[in-house]
Amino acid sequence: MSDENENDLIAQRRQQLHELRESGNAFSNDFRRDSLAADLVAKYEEKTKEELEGEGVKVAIAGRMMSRRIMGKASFAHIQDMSGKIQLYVRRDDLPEGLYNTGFKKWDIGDIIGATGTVMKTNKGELSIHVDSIKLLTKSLQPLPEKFHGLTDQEMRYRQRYVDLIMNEDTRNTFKIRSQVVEFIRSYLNNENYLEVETPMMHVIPGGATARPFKTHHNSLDMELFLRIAPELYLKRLVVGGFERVFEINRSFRNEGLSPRHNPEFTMLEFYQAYSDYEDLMNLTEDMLRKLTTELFGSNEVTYQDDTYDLGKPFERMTVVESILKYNDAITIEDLQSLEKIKDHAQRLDIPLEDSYGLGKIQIEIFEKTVEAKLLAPTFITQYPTEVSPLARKNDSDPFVTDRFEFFIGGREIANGFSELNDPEDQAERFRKQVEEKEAGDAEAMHFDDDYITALEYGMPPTAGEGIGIDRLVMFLTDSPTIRDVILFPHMRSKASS
RNA sequence: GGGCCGUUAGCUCAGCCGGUAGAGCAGUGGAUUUUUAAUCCAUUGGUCGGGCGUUCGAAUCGCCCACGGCCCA
Repeated sequence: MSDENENDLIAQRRQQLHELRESGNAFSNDFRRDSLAADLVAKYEEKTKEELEGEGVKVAIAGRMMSRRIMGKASFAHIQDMSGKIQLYVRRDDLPEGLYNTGFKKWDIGDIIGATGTVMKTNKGELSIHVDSIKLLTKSLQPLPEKFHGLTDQEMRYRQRYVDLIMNEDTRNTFKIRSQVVEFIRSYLNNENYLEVETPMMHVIPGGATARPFKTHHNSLDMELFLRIAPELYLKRLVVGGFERVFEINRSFRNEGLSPRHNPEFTMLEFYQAYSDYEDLMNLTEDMLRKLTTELFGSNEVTYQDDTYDLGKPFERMTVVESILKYNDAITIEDLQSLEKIKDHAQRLDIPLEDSYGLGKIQIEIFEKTVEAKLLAPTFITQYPTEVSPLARKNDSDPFVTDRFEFFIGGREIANGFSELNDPEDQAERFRKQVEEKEAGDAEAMHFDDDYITALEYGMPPTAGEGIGIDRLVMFLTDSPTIRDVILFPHMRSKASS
C-alpha cells in the first residue's frame, strides 16, 4: 500500500514504529516464551485463586494482543498465540518505571508482545497472567477488524487469509482439521504397508482423467508442458516397477470454471494396491473414513449443513443402473438398454447430447442430473459404463460396465476407484477411442500415452486404485459450504489496480 | 457464458420513491487499581467500487465496466 493511500490509523502506528526505531531495535528477537496460552488454561483452570497465589507459578508467554481494557493504573488484555488466548493483568506499579504509560498504553491491538508474570485468577474467575515485565516484539501497522463481528467479508477473508486466521477461530479450526485429516490418512496407509511417493506435476501428456489442462512452457527444452490433471498414470507405472502399494497426496490442476465445489488447483489422494480389486477398496474406504471420524470427533456422526450423517452404519452400495431406476419412476430397465429410448429420456430431462455419445455416456449424464444430488447417506455407486471409464477394468460378466465405484456423501462425489485395466491391448484400444473423441471436438478427452502402454506391456499385476478429493472430504468434515473455505489461498480474480 | 443479489469510515452496518452522509466498534484527548462486546465525557475520520448519462441537484435513477456471492450452462 502506498503512502498516499494510508489513512490516519496507519499513519499513527507508523509514527509509533518510527519512535521505536529511534529508541533502539524495533524488531528485536530476543524474547523466549516457555508456555502456550491454552496449555496454561488447561493446566491451571481448575485451581482456585488462593491456590494459585500460594504456588506463584512464573511463566513467559507471547502472542498478538487481541483486546485491551485500560482502567487507569491497571489493565486487562488478551493475547492470542497458536494454541488460543489468555488474559494478561497489567498493573502500572508492577512494571518498571514508566513502561506502563509510555509503552503498554500506547501499544495497539494487533501488536505482538511478550510478557512474563505469575499465573493468577481474577475475581471473576478467569485464568490470567499477572504481568511483571512486558515487551513489544512486533509493531502492527494495519488495524484489525472490529472485535465483535470480526472479519465477515468473504472476499477479504479469502484474499487476506492472514487476517481471517487472526480473527476467526472457525477458520483456524477448519485448517487444523484439514491437517489432521491428511495426517490420519498418511498414517493409515503407512500402516497398511503403503509407500508415499511424489510423481511429476509437469506432464508431457496430461493423463489420468478427462479434463482440460493448464499449459506451460519449458524454456531451455523449448517444449510445451501441462500441469497434471491427475497422477494416476505415473502411480501405476510405479506398480509396474514393483511398488505394489503406493500413494500420493498432492495437487492436481484442471483448467475449468470456479464454483463452490471447484478450485483450479485441488488436492487429491491417489492410492494403488496390487492383488486387490475395487471391492477391497470400497471396504478400505469405509474403514478408513469410519476410523477418521472416530479419530477427529470421537464419534462417526458428522453434521453437514444441518443434516447429520452416520458413518458408523454400513455404507449403501448400488449400481449406476439401479440408482437411475430408483430415482426415475419414468425410466425402465429396458429404456436404459435402448439408445433410442434413452435419448428420448435425456431430451425430456433437458440434457444436451452430442452425436458421439453412446448408451453409457447418456446413462451417466442422466445419473449426474437426476441421482447424484440425492445420494445423501454414504453410498458407493458401482458398475460405471466402460465408455466413460477408459482406465478401468471391464467387468468379467458384463463388458458394458467396469469394476468401478464412486463414493458419495451429502450429494457430492468424494472418491472414485476401480479395478485397474492392466491389459495393454485393451488399454491401447481405449486410448484410441479417446483420441477419436478428442478429434471430434471433445477438449476433455484423453491423449494416447505410448509410454504408459509400454509400461503395461511389461506387466502390471492385477491392481485396484482410488482417488479421494481431500478438499471435498474436508468440506464435509468441517461443515464448509464452499471449497474456498478449506483452501488457505483460493484462486481469485486479480483486483483491478486503481 | 446467462440470470439474480451485493460493493457506503480501518471493521460491522444503516441511509436509497433525488436535496450533497450516519451509528456501533476501532482511533485520538480525558476519568477510572479485578475488566472481559469494560464503563463514563469529549472528539477525528468518507474519491458512497470506477466511468458515463438523466437532472437545477445523484450514495440514491439509467447504462457500461471491475470485483465478490448465489443459481444455471
